[in-house]
Amino acid sequence: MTARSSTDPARVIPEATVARLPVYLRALTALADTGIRTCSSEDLATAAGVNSAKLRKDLSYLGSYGTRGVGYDVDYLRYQIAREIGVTQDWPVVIVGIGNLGHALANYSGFRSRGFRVVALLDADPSLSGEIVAGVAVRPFDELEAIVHDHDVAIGVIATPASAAQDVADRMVAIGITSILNFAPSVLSVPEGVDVRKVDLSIELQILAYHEQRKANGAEAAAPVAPVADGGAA
Amino acid sequence: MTARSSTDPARVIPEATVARLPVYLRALTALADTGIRTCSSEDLATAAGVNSAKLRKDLSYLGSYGTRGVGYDVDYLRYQIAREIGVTQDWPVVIVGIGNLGHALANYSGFRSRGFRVVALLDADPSLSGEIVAGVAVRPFDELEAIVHDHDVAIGVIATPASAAQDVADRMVAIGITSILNFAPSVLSVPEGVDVRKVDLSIELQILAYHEQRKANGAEAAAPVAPVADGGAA
DNA sequence: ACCGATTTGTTCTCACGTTCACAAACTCTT
DNA sequence: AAGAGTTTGTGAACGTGAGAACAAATCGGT
Repeated sequence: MTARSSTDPARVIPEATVARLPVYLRALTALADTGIRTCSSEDLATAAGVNSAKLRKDLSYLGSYGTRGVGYDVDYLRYQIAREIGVTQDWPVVIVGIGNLGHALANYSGFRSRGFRVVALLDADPSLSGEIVAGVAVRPFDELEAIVHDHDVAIGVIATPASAAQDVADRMVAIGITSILNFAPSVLSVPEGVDVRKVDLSIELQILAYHEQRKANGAEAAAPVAPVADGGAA
Repeated sequence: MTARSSTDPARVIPEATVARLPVYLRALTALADTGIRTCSSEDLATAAGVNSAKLRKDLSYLGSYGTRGVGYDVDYLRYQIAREIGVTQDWPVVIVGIGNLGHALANYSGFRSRGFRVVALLDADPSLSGEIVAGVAVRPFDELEAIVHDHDVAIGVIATPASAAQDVADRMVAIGITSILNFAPSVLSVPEGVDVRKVDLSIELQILAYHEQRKANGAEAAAPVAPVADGGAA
């Protein structure tokens, strides 16, 4: 018997699949909200914007939660995915850097509704201390250790300027935070065992610009006129 | 002679490479700012947080811009990457949805400094019209078409609630926008030829939560006490 | 002009992720 | 109870990406 139970920690879920589970979870919630109790892999795949074979394979890593000939029970599958991701429990989170982006993050309702609780907002600028953002008071960065210790925080969000990001990360790691979501446009170096995910607004736009430029160039090249001069002449 | 010149539109750059080019660009800019004129692939790879072999392979897709035995000229390589991505030109951008996140995006200096110019802020809520955010007036959503036409906008940013996102996207596509950066937590369906990139804050946190949970479970399983009760009993 | 040191560009191999295709398993009708 | 129709779960083929390793090219010293 080599079947892996869903509580077997040795069972490995591919990273690409993990990244899609939250999408499935959201799609299932949307289906449940419209009163749908059962759905096929095709239905769910459409709602999640993926191929149904990929969806089935992804779900198969979690276990066998569907019924052949029928499909998936929406609520049951939703619970299983939520449990797998870990959003059935509450995750305390600290946000460091309360500028424009920090404000937006603190106010973002999508966190709270998915099991993430913002327990503190921190900023190095003392003039911000005491300000209330989304019902939480901004506190000095120095209080990070006490807060992380008190609330058993494992996840930190960095929304500072790039220049401060590494220092903040170092401090977080030293205090015991093991997962960091980094919005600052800088490469963080952290020790083994600490997970970092990066969200970089301008990189996303640059990727779009690249493809946009290619579309334009392609159209240009396809047009019968104006062969593009090579840079060599300039 | 099958060599592909850098202006050959048929030359294909892998998507994974495209996504890293902006990181290299940023790292090069940082190096240039510290007065460094030349760097090896090892130096740049370290600054960008990647493996040097991967970096060299990525750069090789653009052309042969290094010198063996020496390395890369920082300014020259920076220009070549910027040109490849398309950030040597100016990209007009519209932002739709001026809530907390829209404000943060409008104020984000990283856009402007990388060739993206916010030409308009739009919101369906008429009570926001006329408000000035980051030096740009908020205008009614209806003016999208005129603005896109006037400024030749190809890239749109959606920062609305999920419920409005698909409608906004449809409208953008109808008007001629071909690249969309979507911050709303919803799956957009768009026709062939339109690029969509998604930034989803809560998905990133959920991915971290998954790994965090696994770390905790692993530690628990390793500990000699407390076998985890299966959900079946609950 | 040659030799050793250095570093790029590229080839080869392996791992990962996606998609197809189908057998297994379930429901419903007769 | 059996067969037709569905739909899942998975094995196999394919494509893409990562990393190691090395040949080609350049520089500096003698």
